[in-house]
Amino acid sequence: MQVSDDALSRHEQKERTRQALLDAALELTDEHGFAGVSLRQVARRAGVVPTAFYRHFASMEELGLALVDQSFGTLRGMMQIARQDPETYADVITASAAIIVEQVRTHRSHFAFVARERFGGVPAVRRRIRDELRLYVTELAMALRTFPYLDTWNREDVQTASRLFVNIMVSTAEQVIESPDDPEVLAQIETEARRQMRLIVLGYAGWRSEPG
Amino acid sequence: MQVSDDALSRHEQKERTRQALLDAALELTDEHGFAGVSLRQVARRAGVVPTAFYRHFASMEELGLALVDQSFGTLRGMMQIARQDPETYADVITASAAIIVEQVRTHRSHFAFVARERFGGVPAVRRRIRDELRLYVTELAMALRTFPYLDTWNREDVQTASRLFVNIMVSTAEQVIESPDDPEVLAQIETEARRQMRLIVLGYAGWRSEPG
DNA sequence: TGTACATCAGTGAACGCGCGTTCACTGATGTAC
DNA sequence: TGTACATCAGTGAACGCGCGTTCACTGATGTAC
Repeated sequence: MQVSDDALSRHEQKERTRQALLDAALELTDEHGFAGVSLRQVARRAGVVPTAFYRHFASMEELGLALVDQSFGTLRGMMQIARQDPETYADVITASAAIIVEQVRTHRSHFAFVARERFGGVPAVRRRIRDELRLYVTELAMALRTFPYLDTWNREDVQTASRLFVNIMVSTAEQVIESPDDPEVLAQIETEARRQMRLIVLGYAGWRSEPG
Repeated sequence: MQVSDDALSRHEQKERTRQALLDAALELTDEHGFAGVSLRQVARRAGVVPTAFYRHFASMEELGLALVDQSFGTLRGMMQIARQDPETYADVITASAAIIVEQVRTHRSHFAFVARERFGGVPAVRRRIRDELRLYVTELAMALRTFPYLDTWNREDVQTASRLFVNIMVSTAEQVIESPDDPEVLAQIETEARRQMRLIVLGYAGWRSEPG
């Protein structure tokens, strides 16, 4: 450690470097995919010598798993925001679509990381993402069951609906990630997301009125 | 060239080696992601010296684009099979779900390549896949418009439906790819795909009966 | 508060390795006569 | 059909480079007294 701006404790400074490594890896993953990022590249961008990396992670794989955890923190934050927004209970579709597009826009790198590395080249990272996504679907299903209309559905139907919503969420995220940060394009993606969700809700209405 | 089993022309032998390189790259991509595969690994698995690679492709990127083209050949083959199967016109959902699961099972590596590299680390490959997928959605939309009931819908609605079907196709493919080749698991994935498609069709029915 | 020692985040040199790419080559296949 | 030459798919040595990992180190921060 050569410089400390102020009175940062050793612990604080270490945490700061750790986060710099994570941020550097996230940026580089955006450019080359996680499998294409080297330990030395990460260290270089974080402004640290390669060997310093080992003070924080045993390997790039371990850093990758930490990135998965951070990313799902953001995804859970999104669900939290939706649950706390009164709009959600008034018009769940419109509110959800807006929140998804806005959250993906502001946390683009985390969503991009999950979307990409879900099928990426590092097996351990891929596996962790799949496990977390499965958990996320179940958490969303539990949240959906608290809604006035949905609480009458059986467990399996809510789980299927939840899976479809997460699919739409992922594919919406993918579209936002691919697109330029242009209000008009984002508005169009949001409209499409609303359209898809409305279709599913209407589909369920039909499903429930006809047996099976 | 040191050995030729029989009377293969120089041209035939060259084509054979080219295909061996493509097959080797496809296998290795399954293991490490395309960005994580080296030219030397591909040559080694194809049973050829690294420098021979350049007789067939200028770079790994060029080979990657060739793999995209081969994979979309398989995807178009699937659409062709669906259109020629009378079952499709009797019960489009059941037939489609069965064809998708069967095709993904038998051409797993091509579907896996598209699913993975759609967000992979090689920009040129990623871009080509996205362009091809967009084209594929439009081709499917045109096919859908030939169906008795769907031919009354407007262009935009058919395009949205097509996008949703391709989403289901991709996510079904992803599930098959992730799963062991077990009849029971495949049957369950097929059921889920049918369920999702039925939901969309029912959703559209509701959509059309209510205005907007 | 001041001193003496322990801790430990970050350094820098060194290593062996697989990489992409170059180059001159070999020898079987193809072609012209 | 037979011969002489051209083509060109595949070879093998060599290169410089960035990689992950090891090791002994430095010197600021933290702690015990």
